[in-house]
Amino acid sequence: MDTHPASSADGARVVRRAVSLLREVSAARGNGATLKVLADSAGLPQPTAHRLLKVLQDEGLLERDAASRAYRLGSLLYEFGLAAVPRVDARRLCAGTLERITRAVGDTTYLNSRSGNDALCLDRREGSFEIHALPIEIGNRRPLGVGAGALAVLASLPSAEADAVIEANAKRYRRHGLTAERIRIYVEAARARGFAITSGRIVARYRGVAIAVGNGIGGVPASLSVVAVAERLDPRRIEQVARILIREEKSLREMLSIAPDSHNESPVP
Amino acid sequence: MDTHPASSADGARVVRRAVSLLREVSAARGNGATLKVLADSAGLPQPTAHRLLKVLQDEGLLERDAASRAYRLGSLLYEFGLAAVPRVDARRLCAGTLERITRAVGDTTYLNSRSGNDALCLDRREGSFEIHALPIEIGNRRPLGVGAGALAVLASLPSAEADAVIEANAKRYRRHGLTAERIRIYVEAARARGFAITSGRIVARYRGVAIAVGNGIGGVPASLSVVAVAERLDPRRIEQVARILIREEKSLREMLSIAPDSHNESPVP
DNA sequence: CCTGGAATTCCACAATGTGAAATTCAATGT
DNA sequence: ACATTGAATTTCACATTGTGGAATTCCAGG
Repeated sequence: MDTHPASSADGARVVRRAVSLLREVSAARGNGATLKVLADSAGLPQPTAHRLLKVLQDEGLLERDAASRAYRLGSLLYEFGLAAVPRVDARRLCAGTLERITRAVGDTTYLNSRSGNDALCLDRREGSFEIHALPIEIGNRRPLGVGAGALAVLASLPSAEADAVIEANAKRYRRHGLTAERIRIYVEAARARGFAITSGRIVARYRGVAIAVGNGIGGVPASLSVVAVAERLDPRRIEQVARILIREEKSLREMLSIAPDSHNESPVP
Repeated sequence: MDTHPASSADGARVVRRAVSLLREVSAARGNGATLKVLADSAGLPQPTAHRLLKVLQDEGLLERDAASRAYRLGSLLYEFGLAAVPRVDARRLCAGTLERITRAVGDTTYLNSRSGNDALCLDRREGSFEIHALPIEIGNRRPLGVGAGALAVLASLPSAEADAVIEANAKRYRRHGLTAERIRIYVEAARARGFAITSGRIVARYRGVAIAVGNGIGGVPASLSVVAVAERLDPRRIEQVARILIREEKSLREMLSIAPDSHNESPVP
């Protein structure tokens, strides 16, 4: 009946489903995600999810906590990650920038990038001030738009694309007490302001300031952000932090436009 | 016909196949592997492999070099890798050891671990002497037994298990100009000697010395190895290097037995 | 222009994966 | 101790999904 299934949907449903489970597991914070949660966040019937998760576990892509029954990413994925050196290494390119921002503001700093409809935490520097209950770990994902860093990335996308992302993430926003509508408003605000801030209601008690990186790092949209307990980020301080971010983003952007991609094979004899 | 195919082979063939393709891609050196190669090293008919690879690429687990048509690990795997922090981080635990060995010998040093039937290069320190045509990169895999580091790991396994691995890898050894029989001899030699050395014929021009780490790191068999151009490793020098490795392995082993696993969640309020 | 090896597409067929329903298990409240 | 509830797991009859041999296209080298 419906002629247009989706995109290149040839013989591969299971694989797609399996990968989407991996994504869900990877999106789960802290101690992993339970079958139930994974099943319906991936939109799969429970038994199906169960079967697939079992295989993934058996293959080493996932591990399972004996006590909580929760799934987490497995060691094989870690190993693949070692081998999958990105053509342009955002982490390394931004290391200095992150360092400098952290020293300047004293709070925790993040490097985020876009991955599909998610924002991904690529790197982080802990500020001296931070209460050590850091909300976001390296490798964590959340829907684009949720949190300052993720919001800056979303706002940096071309309108049409941003809309598509928001559309696709609509359901997921609920879980964070948000709606697509609200996100659209935030995006507008961030665009108008030139940088993104969060109310401190998304991740309770915390507030963030973030700026998008030029037009991305190696073509991938990205952002730099600073997060602190809400009290530490009153309007005055937000301005200060924003100024620092703007400055650092500018010099990073210049650096990126000069830096040749981080070739591994240098043609030098 | 045969009633029970293999192990827990419930509804999952495709996923298993897909994963084994990922493994093959990850095993491929340098600039990736071509469809043909992947298809038959994974034991799949070409069209099937093609179809699966296409999906994996589409999902971001693989990338494809436009020119050479070769597949390589994709950015999503890198991202998963960031999130998949291992419960006990061998790389970090051995950083000091590796550093010290490299300073002491001046040649390139490797940390290897077992991953299934493969040896995996977990980390590496470049020695001052090294001609910069390093054969093995972080994340690379080769069959257990091929190369000094991989041989030490293999030799450290219980006999029965080592035999099983050798058996399973038999076909793959061919590609390195080796045979299961020869590997068995090497393993015996390594066990007798207490450390592993390679003839310099496996990776031409290079020779290696390696020692297994106690009974592994966090339960995973591992080894420390030193690789240099063959001329630099005459018998006398091999002895010197071995002595250093033995010493460092011992202190590493002691350190590991004290060090609590790197818990992330401390139960402190 | 041909030729051989690789990549890609086709498509008839059935094995593989599916998911509703039933069952077991574990935690929690009474 | 005994229900009660919600999650995890197993089962199984069914058809959708994935299969792979064969045919086709695409290139690179001669």
